[in-house]
Amino acid sequence: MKKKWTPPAVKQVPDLMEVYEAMYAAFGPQHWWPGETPFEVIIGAILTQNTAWTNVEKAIANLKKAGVLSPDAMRKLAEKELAALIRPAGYFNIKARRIGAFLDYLFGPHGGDLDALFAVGLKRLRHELLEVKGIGPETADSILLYAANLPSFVVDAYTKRIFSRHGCFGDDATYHEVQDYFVKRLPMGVALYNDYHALIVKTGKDYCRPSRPDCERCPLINFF
DNA sequence: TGCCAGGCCGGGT
DNA sequence: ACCCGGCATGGC
Repeated sequence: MKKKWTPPAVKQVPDLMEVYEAMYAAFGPQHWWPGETPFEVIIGAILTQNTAWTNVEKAIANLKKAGVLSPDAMRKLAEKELAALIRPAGYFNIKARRIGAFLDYLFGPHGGDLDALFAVGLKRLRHELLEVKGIGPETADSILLYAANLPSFVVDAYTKRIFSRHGCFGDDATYHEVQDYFVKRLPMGVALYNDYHALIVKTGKDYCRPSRPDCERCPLINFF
């Protein structure tokens, strides 16, 4: 029986804007997403599924070097060629298929035009993205927020881990339940959602890994 | 060295 | 409706 780490008791319900201020004070603005174009953001969102960003960077560099980091160029690639280029990101066969599925969607209803895609609007675009095989809720929300600049709050493993460890919701909370927790307690806004998620990831990477959490130095420790 | 990383899908109970 | 294995590379 492995010894389990138990979270500290909840002291109070946190004011999520104060939580934001604390993370911001500790780390400053994060300037996400680390990608130069909306298409690069979308590809990065698929490539980073359950994968370290450093590995995604290598794959993105390969795509840039090959001159295929655009919808038209990437669509001309065979799936095998694409898989070879994105190999460093891991799961390369499945991710090549997922990128292909997104491109089929982009060039189907929307003629390959990202601006036309984004003009569809938040609610309908989110629904359509979730229909694409390989795009789940986090990837969809990342595309909406960081590529389309639409106010869709992104939930990831760090978001669940940090806030469930502090008893804000159960560790079995669904994606939608966690998202709702934040949306209900924060003013809606692209800039705030953008930096909030990025700061959660930064906080999680530094202080809330699954093993060896470092709660003593975490800037959020006093809020719960 | 084993564990982990900015998930998601499909098949089995 | 859950539960779980599979997917895969690179860094610490």
